[in-house]
Formats: sequence, C-alpha cells, structure tokens
Amino acid sequence: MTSSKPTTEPHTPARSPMRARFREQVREDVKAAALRQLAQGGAAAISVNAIAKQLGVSGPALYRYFANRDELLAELVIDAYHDLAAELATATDRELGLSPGERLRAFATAWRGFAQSEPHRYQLLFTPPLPGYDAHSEPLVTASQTVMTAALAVLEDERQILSAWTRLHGFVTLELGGNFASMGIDADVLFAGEVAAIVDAAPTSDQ
Amino acid sequence: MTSSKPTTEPHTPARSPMRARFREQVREDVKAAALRQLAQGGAAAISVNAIAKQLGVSGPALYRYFANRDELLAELVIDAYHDLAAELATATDRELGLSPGERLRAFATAWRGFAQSEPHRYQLLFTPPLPGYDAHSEPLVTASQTVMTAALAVLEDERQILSAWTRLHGFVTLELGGNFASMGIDADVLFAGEVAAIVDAAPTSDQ
DNA sequence: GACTTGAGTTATAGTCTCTAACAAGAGAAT
DNA sequence: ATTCTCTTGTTAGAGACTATAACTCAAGTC
Repeated sequence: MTSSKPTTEPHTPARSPMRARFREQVREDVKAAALRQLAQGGAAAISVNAIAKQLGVSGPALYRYFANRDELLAELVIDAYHDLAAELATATDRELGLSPGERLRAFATAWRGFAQSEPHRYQLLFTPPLPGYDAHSEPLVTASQTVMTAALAVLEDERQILSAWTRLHGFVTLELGGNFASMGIDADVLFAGEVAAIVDAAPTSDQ
Repeated sequence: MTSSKPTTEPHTPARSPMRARFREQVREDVKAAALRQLAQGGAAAISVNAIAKQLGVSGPALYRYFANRDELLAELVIDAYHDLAAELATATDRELGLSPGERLRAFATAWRGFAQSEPHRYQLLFTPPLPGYDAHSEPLVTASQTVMTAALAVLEDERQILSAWTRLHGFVTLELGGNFASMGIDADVLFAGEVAAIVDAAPTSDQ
C-alpha cells in the first residue's frame, strides 16, 4: 500500500526552494544546448539524447526535467516569442523619441533582424515543426500575444497591424527560404521598398 | 576484375522500356502513399518504412526506387511546385477574358486555395523540412521557376510580383499557422482586404 | 540452358524517443 | 545519529526509424 505511485512522475513540482532553483538551472542548460543544435541543424536536429550526452549525463536523465521532446520544443517556442517581443519593444521604445513612421520602420527592421540573426528560431515560431503540435495550447498563445502587444504599441488599428504583419512575415520567410537569393534579387533594396510601402499605407504615420 | 560494382547501385537507370515504365509506376505509388502520410501528420510523419508496409512490401525494398528519404521528399516538393503552377495558370488563363485586375485577384485566390486545400504540401514548398536540405539544388530551383512564370503572366513588373508574392505568402502562412484563428479574426474578410490592396498597388490593373 | 539484370527478401548496424526498475545521495524528521 | 523520503541519476530494453549488406529468385536475353 503505502505510496502506490507508479514510480515515475513526469513533472516533479519541486518541494524545496533549493531543489527548485537547481531544476530551473538544469532546464536552462538543456534549453541552451537545444538552441545550439537548433542553430546548426534546425528543429529536426534537436535530440534529447544528444543534449544529454553534451551535458555529460546519460540519456533518459533529461526526462526528469522535460516530459518529452515536444515539451522542450514548446518551451523554446515560448522563449523565442518573448525574446522577439523584447527586441521589438526596445527598438520601438517611446523613450527614443521617434516619429510614428520611424517607429514603424524600426519595428520592421527589428523584426527582420531577429529573423536574420536567428533564422531557425524564427522558423520555429511560425512553422509547426511537430506532427501533433498544438498551436492553440494555452501557454503558446499567451506567449504569442506578447508579440502582438509589441505591435499594438506601434500601430493601433488592428487591420493595419495585420496587414503589416503579413507583409513583414511574408518577406522574411521568403528571404530565409533563399527564394530571393536564388532569383538573384537584392533583398535589402526589396525590403526597403516594402517597408516604405507599409509606412505609406499607415495613415497615422506622417512620414 | 569483371564488374567490380559494390553490389548496390542507388539509381538503376533502367535498360528496358518495360522496366522503366514499371519503375515509374512504383515511384508514383510510393509518392502517393507519402502524400497521404504528409496530409495527415506533416512532413515529419513521412516514413519510408511505413510506406513500404502500406504497399505490402518490406522496408528496404523502396531503396531500389529512391536513394533515400530526402530524395523522396525533394520529389514531393517538385511535384507540388508543378501542381501549384498549374493551378495558378488555369485560374489566370488568358482565354477566360479577365481584366488585369481580375486576373490578379484570380491568382491570389488560387494561391490561397492551394494552400488551404493542401496545407502540408504548401508548407513543404516554403519550409525547408530537412536538416541538410539544399533549396538551391538544380531541380528544385527550376521547379520553383514554373511558379514564377505563372506569376509573370499576371504581373510583368518584377517588383510588383515580389511585393504581391510576399503579401500573399505572408497571409497564407499566418493563416495556416492558425495565427488569425487564435486571435478571433475572420481570415476571409482580411484576405479580401489584402487582395484589394494588392490590386490597387498594381498600376497595370485598371480595376 | 546458361547468364545477366533487377527486385525482392532477411539480417544487421546504428540512431532515436521514451518507459521501467533500480541505486544512491541529500535533507528533514525523529 | 539514524531512519525515511524525495529526488536524481543509472542501466536495460521496447519499439520505430534510416540505411546497408548479402542473399534469393524470377524474367528476359543470347
């Protein structure tokens, strides 16, 4: 009788604060290693086994910290959302004293900058990498909303935000896919033109 | 001396025409099964093993027909390019007697229609699913150009094509990712607005 | 009828995710 | 201090996958 627990509990919620800190530390290490693999070989290259080996620990140990591979990926997505939102926010900070048009421009370049500097992470955000991936799970959605609030700080009309969003995202994904490069197109000038058009389309921005 | 071949040759080029036809048949069957898996679980769900089982044949047999899994995926991409180009072409056929603006609209709806009816295939096109995937390999690029020529038939200015392309692609990928749905946005009206804006931005199209 | 091709088979190596069962340390309770 | 429990690690192993190697055997060819 006694405990009757099935020996293995997926998420140990951590009783002592020390333990909790330790767990958090390890989780961060795991995610850092996962990011390294992501940067090299894309999402498919992220392997729990390989991460464990890299951390000098043996295989299944990591399942103490993440229920499964998908949960790990989901956390990477959430982190990426937060980081993107943060970069957007600092780039368009009101303290900088930019005009509405300039802030929109700053938003666009920050967006593209994130995608260029961390293409795999960007792809992770907008491309469901997993078969049974649920984009509508609670934490995912709330994380994605942080990005939306960053956008709302630049354009208050929802229609405008969405239009700008589709244009930016479309440009960036095509660029990442190498579609422009394979056509011998200078992505920089194309981007400049697109941004100008986006700014023009936004009435709030008096240049 | 004699032959010295290492017993296994990846691509048997087929000597007899009968054999060639048979091979082609089998390859098509394999691709059809792969498409079924793709439609269900995405690119990651495509398994050579599972396909073989489905065709009533045992595992490694398929390696007579495809060098490896990546080659199979690459062929799916090429086919998808061709199909998309074909649908675009028929939707914007000059025979239909549409005005330039209407043809552009038809192009846009055909584009979105393809993405909606076969989301995983669309995603396959624009999202490198494989770690060591080379988007610039010769056959891939030429296949993607068939789509570009279809676009060129609707808009002759390259800048305009690219702008329309980024907007369409951005909209469609965000829609497929469920980003609009999770925000409670009616994608149809948003799309209508985007298309109107795209048409307006194209000077050739006198409505 | 012997000989060459080609297409299938099984066996196997090596990778992966994930579960189960067990060992051992760290802290807390007594 | 000793015991007890919780936590974290270990190895073993199931099950799935890609891919190679070595073989069997049918179909055609000369």
